[in-house]
Amino acid sequence: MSPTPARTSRDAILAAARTILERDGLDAVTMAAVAERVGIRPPSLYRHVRDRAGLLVALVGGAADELRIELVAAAASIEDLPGPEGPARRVVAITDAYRAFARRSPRTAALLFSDLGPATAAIVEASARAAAPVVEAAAALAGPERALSAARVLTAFAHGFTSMEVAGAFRLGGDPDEAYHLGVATLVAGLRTGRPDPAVRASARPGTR
Amino acid sequence: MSPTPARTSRDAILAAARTILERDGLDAVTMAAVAERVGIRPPSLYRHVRDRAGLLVALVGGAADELRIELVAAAASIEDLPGPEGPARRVVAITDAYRAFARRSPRTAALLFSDLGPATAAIVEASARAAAPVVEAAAALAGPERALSAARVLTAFAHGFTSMEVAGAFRLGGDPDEAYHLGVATLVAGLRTGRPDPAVRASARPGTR
DNA sequence: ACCTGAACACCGTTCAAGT
DNA sequence: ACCTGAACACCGTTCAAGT
Repeated sequence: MSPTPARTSRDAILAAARTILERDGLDAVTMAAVAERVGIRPPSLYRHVRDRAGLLVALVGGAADELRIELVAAAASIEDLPGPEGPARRVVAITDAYRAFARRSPRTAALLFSDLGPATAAIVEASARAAAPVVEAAAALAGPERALSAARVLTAFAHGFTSMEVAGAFRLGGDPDEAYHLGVATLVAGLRTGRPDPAVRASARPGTR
Repeated sequence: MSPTPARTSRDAILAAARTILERDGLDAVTMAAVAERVGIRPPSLYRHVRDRAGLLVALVGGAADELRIELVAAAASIEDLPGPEGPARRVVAITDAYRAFARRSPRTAALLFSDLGPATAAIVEASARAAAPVVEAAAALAGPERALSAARVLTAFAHGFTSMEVAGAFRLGGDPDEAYHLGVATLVAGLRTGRPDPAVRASARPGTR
């Protein structure tokens, strides 16, 4: 007759799901596996999450918030400097933090920009929150006009690189670290100084002002 | 008594799967849906592919080969020029071709560097084949020593950008085309001229010579 | 108020049986 | 030689029933 207290929590469920995701992959994140890990039966999960897709979206959303905090911390760890030096270092710190996150939670990171079906919108929203510090740093680096484009370029590189890394795409030898820092340094230097080489720009396809 | 001729083919199966993938997403690529589309029953599929994972791997592998052909064609469409101008334009042509492919087959492109379980190795191999023209062009642009890193940087950017685009990550307004070409132009200009800014490089974490 | 067993539809896969 | 129906294990999900 007495109302029974909850035997688990939404947070515990999300944590369990994330552990399974990182350890065994997305297919292993079944309702049965998650339920067992938190000590309840599968049907009870539906009291805490709408369905499996909702669970995954919440998982990725939580990870995005966690990432945002780490990116903000990385940006804050760089002292302000006069001239363009500060923003450049800040961007490097942010991209390094992104990569650190992706290496710690590779499968979660791979889901940050993935098509998870109809519920994808919520993930995109969470990712946008996480991208805020990137846009801020990009604005300081490349100027307010190019801030959005610069942030997209930096995010695309960091995300693309780490997701390739996670998929095991770098097996031809060489040093992935070197490639990552080459990319970041090239982008930071180019986005800072302003216009890229006009000859190259001219060969981009027309109609893209 | 007479041996019955095959009612379908592996190619037809892969094409059917790809159509469903692009139209309705990965979850919709069920054995039942593919079988129905080629006019057989689900169990018969197992005569042509090992299992669902094998089907997906073959699908992505075929797409990677198709992509490779388009990248080679894009590279060949740029005439040789003396000096660094030729390689730069070639790299732009290749990255444009990659983006065109990703826009035509967004969900397939998203799978090119994805973790599809134990069979992922085959996908990575196919992607490596597709990356060959990129490495070649990167070598001409950045020199043989930095060819591999430069190719990784360019591929990471192109893949990361298009996968974000596919996921609908660019909703803050602005022009994605502009951002894409800004990224490509920045990378091409920076990778061509050689060393990125030393001050920025110095802030990369140590031990990555 | 929260959890569960039972049940349903669906999916991937196997295999003996059909032609 | 290729295809199929029947069957199995598993999965996501619902819901009436339990405490």
